[in-house]
Amino acid sequence: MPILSLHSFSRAILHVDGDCFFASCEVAKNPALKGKCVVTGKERGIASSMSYEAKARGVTRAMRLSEIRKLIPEVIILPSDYETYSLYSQRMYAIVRRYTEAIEEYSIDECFADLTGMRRPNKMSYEQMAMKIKHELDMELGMTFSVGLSVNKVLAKAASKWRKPSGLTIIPGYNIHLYLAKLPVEKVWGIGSQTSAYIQKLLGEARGYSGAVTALQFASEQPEWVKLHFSKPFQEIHRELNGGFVYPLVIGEKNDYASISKTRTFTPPSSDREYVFAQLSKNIENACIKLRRHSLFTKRFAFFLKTQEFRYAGLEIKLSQAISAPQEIIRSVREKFSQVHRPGVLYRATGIVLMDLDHEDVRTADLFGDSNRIEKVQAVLQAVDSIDAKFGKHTVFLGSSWKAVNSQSHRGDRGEETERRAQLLRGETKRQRIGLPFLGKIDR
DNA sequence: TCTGGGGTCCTAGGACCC
DNA sequence: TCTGGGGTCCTAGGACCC
Repeated sequence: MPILSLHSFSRAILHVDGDCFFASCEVAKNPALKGKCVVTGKERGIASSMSYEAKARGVTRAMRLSEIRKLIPEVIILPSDYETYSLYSQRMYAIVRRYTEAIEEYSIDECFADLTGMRRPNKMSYEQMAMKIKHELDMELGMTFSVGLSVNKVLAKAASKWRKPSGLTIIPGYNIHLYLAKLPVEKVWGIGSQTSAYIQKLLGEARGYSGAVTALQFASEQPEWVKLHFSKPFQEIHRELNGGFVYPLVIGEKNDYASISKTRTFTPPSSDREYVFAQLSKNIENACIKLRRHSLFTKRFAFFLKTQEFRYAGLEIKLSQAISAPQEIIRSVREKFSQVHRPGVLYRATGIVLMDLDHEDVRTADLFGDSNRIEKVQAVLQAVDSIDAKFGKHTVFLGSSWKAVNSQSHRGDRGEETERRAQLLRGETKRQRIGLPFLGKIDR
């Protein structure tokens, strides 16, 4: 099936992608870092983002920091600073919004914009808009962006990825096939390793293709054939590769969640029941902080333990009433914990997933005169949140998390004293921690 | 890449009901 | 109650993305 479109832009969809965004934000914030090997992710012990200088010297995503230090002794490793990144993110959205209100805030470093119909109001062509947006982003934010313009999201995404960093790629409808012919199918947004292996196998058998299958070869198959072999998401991708418009932009701020989860790996792995439970308890607390920040309540949640062999064991718990207090979750998890935890097994991580999230106003009224106590708990939690806001995250924590929180101060590859000195040099102060062991007493 | 953390959507299959 | 057919809801797990 030939890909042919008479129009250059049946729709004009723009995709904007910040180049190594976190590292670039750090450089924009502190220009003295310009031209240096900058890596973020210090608090995780692995690289989250790295400047192109660091990339050129062999740093890759998720590389261990100890390894990076060996590779580049003068490397600058910084902790992630999400407040700053989201500030730059907001400025990125604002610049694109000068040209259209139809913006999808896809992630902290990416957005889509629908420019369709904006040539007249903006008094310029789509190509000019893309150029001007890129220029303003680069100039005003002090970092570079890669920009793609095409007829839908899948192709706009392919376009922005085409040339990096600081690329501007425009794929009008009549040129789609030229790009897809040079694009390996696994590079298409939404086609991962499993599906590309499957496509490889199918097309190898049906068409006798050898070597890497291109996006064009997949796109050229008949829709009926695709329908026969693939699930809905891939039928949709197939249509977009052929220039169709399937995925509308999700306009506006992303605010609601279907689920909230917190997982943390701890080293070394442990079989100590109380310690593992404390890790889980800490995750539950953190998940609930996020829950409350968004004024949400949960009616269903699942906890799990991950063994040293990367096996998962977990349990789901359903509630009759939506809650947001960690103690209540911790209490019901404690009841079921021994059904999941096996003595002698080494665990490396714990996690909690909160589901069926509701907003406060949707919550059903409390009919059983429990409201007094619930209000008191709410008041305590509000106080906890404001203490955290003042003194830093997790200043206050539940007694059940003590073993986990306590172990944090022994972490790190440097001695405690050198770490403290380094913190003072960076102008940081050690957080004060206040345990509240009695917050967990709830009987219902 | 011996493997960090936070999300979303889709599908198949079972339970349950009429 | 042998049987049939259809609809809905829920759950587990897979796949993918940043």
